[in-house]
Amino acid sequence: MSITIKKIAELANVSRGTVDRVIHNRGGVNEETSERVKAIMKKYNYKSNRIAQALVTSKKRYSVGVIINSIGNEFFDSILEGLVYEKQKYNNIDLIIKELKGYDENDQLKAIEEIVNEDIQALIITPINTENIINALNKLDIPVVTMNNDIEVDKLAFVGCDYYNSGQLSGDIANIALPNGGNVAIVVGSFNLRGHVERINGFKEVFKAQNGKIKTFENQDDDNISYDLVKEIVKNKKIDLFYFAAAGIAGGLKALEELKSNIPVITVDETKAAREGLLNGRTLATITQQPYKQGSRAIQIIQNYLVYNTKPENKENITGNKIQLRHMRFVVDK
Amino acid sequence: MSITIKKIAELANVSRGTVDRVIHNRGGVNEETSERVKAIMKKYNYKSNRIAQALVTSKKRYSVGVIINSIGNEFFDSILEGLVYEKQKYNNIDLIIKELKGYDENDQLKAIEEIVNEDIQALIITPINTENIINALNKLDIPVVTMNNDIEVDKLAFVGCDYYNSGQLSGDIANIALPNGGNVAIVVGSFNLRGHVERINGFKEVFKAQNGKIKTFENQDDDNISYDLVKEIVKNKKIDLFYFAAAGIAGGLKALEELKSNIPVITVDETKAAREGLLNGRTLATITQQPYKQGSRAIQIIQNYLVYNTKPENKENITGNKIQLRHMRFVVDK
DNA sequence: CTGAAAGCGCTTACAG
DNA sequence: CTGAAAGCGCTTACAG
Repeated sequence: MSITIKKIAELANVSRGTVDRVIHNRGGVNEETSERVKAIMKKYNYKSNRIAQALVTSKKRYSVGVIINSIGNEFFDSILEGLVYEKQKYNNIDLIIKELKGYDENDQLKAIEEIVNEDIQALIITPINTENIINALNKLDIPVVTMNNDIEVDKLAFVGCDYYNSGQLSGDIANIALPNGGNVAIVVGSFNLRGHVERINGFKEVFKAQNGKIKTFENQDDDNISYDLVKEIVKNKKIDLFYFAAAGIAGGLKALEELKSNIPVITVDETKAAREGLLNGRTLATITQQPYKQGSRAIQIIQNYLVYNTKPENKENITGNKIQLRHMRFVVDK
Repeated sequence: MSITIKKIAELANVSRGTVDRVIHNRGGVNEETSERVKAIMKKYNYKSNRIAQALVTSKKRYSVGVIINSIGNEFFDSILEGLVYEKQKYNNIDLIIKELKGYDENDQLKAIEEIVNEDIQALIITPINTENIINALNKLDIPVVTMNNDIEVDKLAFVGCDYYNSGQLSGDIANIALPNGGNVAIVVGSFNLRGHVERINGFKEVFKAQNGKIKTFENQDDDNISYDLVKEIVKNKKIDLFYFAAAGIAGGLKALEELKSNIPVITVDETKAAREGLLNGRTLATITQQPYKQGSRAIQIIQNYLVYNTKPENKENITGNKIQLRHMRFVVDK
């Protein structure tokens, strides 16, 4: 039970309104008065009562913009679910969601411009890492949360996974499957995407290939390319394990299926293709990043900021990597 | 925004006090009046405002008893942490904790008797599965939450893990490590403990031994017995993998260490021994059950019941099994 | 069996 | 720059 505003007001010989003004830096308070109030708050270690605060502020409404590159990318479904579920818990947040397809800089710039005109009080975005995007975001005067992908920008917080560790964990699984080493083919979307490269590096740090080799390939996150690529690889090289470290898993698995290959596979995330691979026994494990939690955490952070004016403890909010095996119950981590 | 008590009172032509009496079945309300109020509540789908409720009730204090067989069993540390952390979040709950050593029925009966005299409003217990305990618990007139171990008793809820699934997941790992099958030794504490047997059964369902065999042993959850047992097993049998499905992991690993054996191991939980095994590379994986969450969830359930008179959605509250690998960041799931 | 009033700890206009 | 009052949606005595 911390001291209350009422008590502080008495001690400082001012009204509760004035204390409130000081606490929230609403301005228009005489410097001396302000100092006096602050001193008392400090002395008695004032902590606002969130419940009382919530009771009166819960009728305020906030608009939060969301820009997310989710069209045609099943992975983002869970993130969106997390966003929507969490916002309805507070019932004072309206979401204005702009879904984009692919990673076109101009599309995203346009989306930012448009969404800002909708009178939003905060922005959640899966940003593309370019100068123009960084500049556009830095110009905003509302809090920004980067989600799933981080860039160097002024922000309230980042919510996403540790890609390097995801790669390490795949390396652990590979070590279990191939205790004597072997040849591994890693397939990612693009060597230009930070997350993809980090997964490769994490894997390489951990997996002991011994006399084998680790080879890396790009499939542009595209199932058709992935399909052709895998057929090509299997035809030309002796591969002991595939690590699909990004999208295009359905295509890759289909190729192996058709080749009647029994090369084991490690995948990422929990898309339909990744689940099927696990359940039919071809995939050893899939490393997931709790996307639902990324969405819900982003909303939490913004809610805390808008309603209680509180920043998250850490700017970096990392969702844990989780190993899914064949008999894992698929339960969403809320 | 649901209808408020004030509004209901107006519509029913009664005072807010009377509405409150009806809502909480406090009694002393004329039958007709009560029906009238209930009808209106139903018609307008009244949902109490938790925030307002919390503001006024947050000064009430509750005592919650905890009986837990934690002495000398490191596994329970996390459960206790979860209990303590969660209760301090609400700051209206006092915990009265009785820690016991081992699974002696009379000790637990005595603890129940004693703790009830402390004027507690709810009880959390890791119960032993005997008739006398069941009777003693059924006689209580306060809500009971069984934690970590479930028994057939009147209760508000059970919080714990799915042991069978834990065994299945170990089977998945074993299948990755031994794709051609092999001989597996499973060591548990006792064939009389439900959880231990379920883990064995889950493993057996999933692991394809092929020409190998699965053999099971008891170590009484004791490190010394475990140590001798493992030495004995390795001396007499060709074993391709050990699955330590309960306590006594430190003893078992020490034996393998001394034998300079390189037989791989799967363990359970996140004790010091389990972590060390993972980090030094002998253990392939340890299957954990989120004990911290078991503790915190138990408190949540009781808090919701005592403060808001709300029962949990499900009586069975299962914490997910989680695979920890060598490079897993050890992060507590709160 | 029932009502009127006070209060939980805040914030929000309004008035000066 | 500051204060007095009302109100958020509940619960809690108290009085009858």
